[in-house]
Amino acid sequence: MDTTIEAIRTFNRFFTRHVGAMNARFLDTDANLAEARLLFEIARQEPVQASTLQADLGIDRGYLSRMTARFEDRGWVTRDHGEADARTRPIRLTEAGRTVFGQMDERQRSAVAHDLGRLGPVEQEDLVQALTRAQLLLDPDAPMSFTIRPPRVGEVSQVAARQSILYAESHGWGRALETVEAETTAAFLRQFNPDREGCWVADLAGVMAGAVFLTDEGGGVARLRLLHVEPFARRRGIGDALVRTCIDFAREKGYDRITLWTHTVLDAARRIYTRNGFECISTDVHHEFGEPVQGETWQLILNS
Amino acid sequence: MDTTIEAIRTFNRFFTRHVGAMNARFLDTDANLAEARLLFEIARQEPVQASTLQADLGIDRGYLSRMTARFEDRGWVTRDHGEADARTRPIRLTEAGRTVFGQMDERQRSAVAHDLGRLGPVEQEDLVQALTRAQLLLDPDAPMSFTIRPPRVGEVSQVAARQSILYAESHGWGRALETVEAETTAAFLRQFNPDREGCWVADLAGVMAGAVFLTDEGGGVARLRLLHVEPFARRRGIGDALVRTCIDFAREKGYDRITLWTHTVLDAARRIYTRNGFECISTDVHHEFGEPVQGETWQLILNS
DNA sequence: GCAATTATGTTGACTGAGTCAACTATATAA
DNA sequence: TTATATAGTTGACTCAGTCAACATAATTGC
Repeated sequence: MDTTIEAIRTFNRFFTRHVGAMNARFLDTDANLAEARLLFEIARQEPVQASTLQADLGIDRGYLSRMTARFEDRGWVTRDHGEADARTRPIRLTEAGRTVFGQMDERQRSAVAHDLGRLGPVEQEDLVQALTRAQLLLDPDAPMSFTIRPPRVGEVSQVAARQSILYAESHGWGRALETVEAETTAAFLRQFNPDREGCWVADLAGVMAGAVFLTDEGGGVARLRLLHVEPFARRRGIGDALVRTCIDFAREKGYDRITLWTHTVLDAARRIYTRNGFECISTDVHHEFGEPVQGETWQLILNS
Repeated sequence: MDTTIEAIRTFNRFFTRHVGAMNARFLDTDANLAEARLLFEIARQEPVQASTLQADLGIDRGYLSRMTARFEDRGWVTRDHGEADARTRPIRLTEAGRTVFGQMDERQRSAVAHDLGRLGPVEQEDLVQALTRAQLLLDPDAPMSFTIRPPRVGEVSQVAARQSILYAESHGWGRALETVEAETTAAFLRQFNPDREGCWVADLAGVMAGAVFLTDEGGGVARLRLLHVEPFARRRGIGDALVRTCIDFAREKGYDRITLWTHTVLDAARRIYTRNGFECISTDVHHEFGEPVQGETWQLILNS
């Protein structure tokens, strides 16, 4: 805990300086930081009223009013009077304002690009991943949308790694589970039949937020395996989307049914299966992972 | 590239607000943000001269002088006169200053702790990983030290994932390499003999910065495998430290020699092997990864 | 060895960022 | 219809932060 706090404080200090240096580079005499942020926010939300900006940027009402007035003087924005509510003064960019914003935006982009120039492609990707994950962890409700896509190179093994970590923590399964995960994903990679099988990754703003595998068990049976959703991506319907992708694929390929095996303790997963039409057909006890654990077999009949 | 820049700008905006909110929470009437940062920096570096602080914090000389004078008035610091250089005025904390700093530090810690409270253990760990990686990527010379340790749960598979990504990018080896990596690590986990084999991870401020495996080939021969160093951790001697760990282990266990197989294109790795006494004893061409690649077998005789 | 230059820190004078409270005007609730 | 809340504006103020001039000490070049 202490080292965790220390690491975060170190980063906070570092990043404060880093952002400060970058801002100094892109700002010029046209506008200061507060004005740049304001102009950016107006451009993003226009038409927008002052109270919204005030809340979003966390600045004083009076200060905001004056800045906006200054923008109006410079011919960057207009303030008319609200129709529904005559107290409000919806702010809009003028053409001149749009131009100024465009220039600022471009300078800021190139300041960031300059920073990135030093990094190779993998490192750039790593950086985006790291920052996006951090943001999702710090602000779970960040408005980011996800897509379902095939795995990129390395992501199948990453699933093994992440599942091991997540379940080692929550349920105390250690090396034994890690070994099984590694073998399962390795076998999938080796034996993968693209016509009948699939792996799908939920991509949340570029980072792997969850994944699922569907393998061919023969006899018209598909098996859904290794479903997981990252903690930082919960409550976004990613589990459901992954399971639905499997079901659609299995249906399209003409499977008769999908089976899956899960642990009884994994409540969230079980709810997803129930929501998507699966039914628990048997329970059994495994001893692979040290302590005995109760497992369940579920299935979904695909009467297409 | 464009989405990369956009992702980073989004994070910058987010984090600026986040830090702002947190600072507002821990600051009180005793001191403002600049003063808190200054006091922190003095506490960290004392005795320290003004010019150092000025460079580190990036603030104006005059402003700094005045703040320091204010600190002296409040009895937080003393300024004597430098011995070697009489122009300088080394700044030191007084007991009172140390107390004030301690309180501020504690409030800041608890502000961070409050933020972390929402997160589970895995998420906290993920957050530290993400932030530390980001920092290392943005500031490759960040003064952080590494240690060599056994892998944590999930890290063996993570090695497979990272190697696949790194080499897919740099040398165009895709799924084929990924499959081999996954199988190799899975087999290691299954057959691991702790008395004769090992996996070591380089831990740079808590994140995996590289790894290496040593397996028993029988007949007094150990094989060094899967050496890699993360791009964000280069130029810190991590590769050498990992290889040396292998050699020490092999020597201790009474192996006669260590062999390894590597690609001819992997220059950095080859230099590490050379530096640590390995010699290339044969070359051969493999066809596993699509295009033919030239490989080399190296060995180190352990005459203990 | 001395003048010119450079570095460290202080001080005066100033700007403008940001705050606070009072105020107008409109909308909503009782 | 009156009381209360909300949107935005304005006056008055503070103090964070900047800039240039200055005193003093060290370093460099001849």
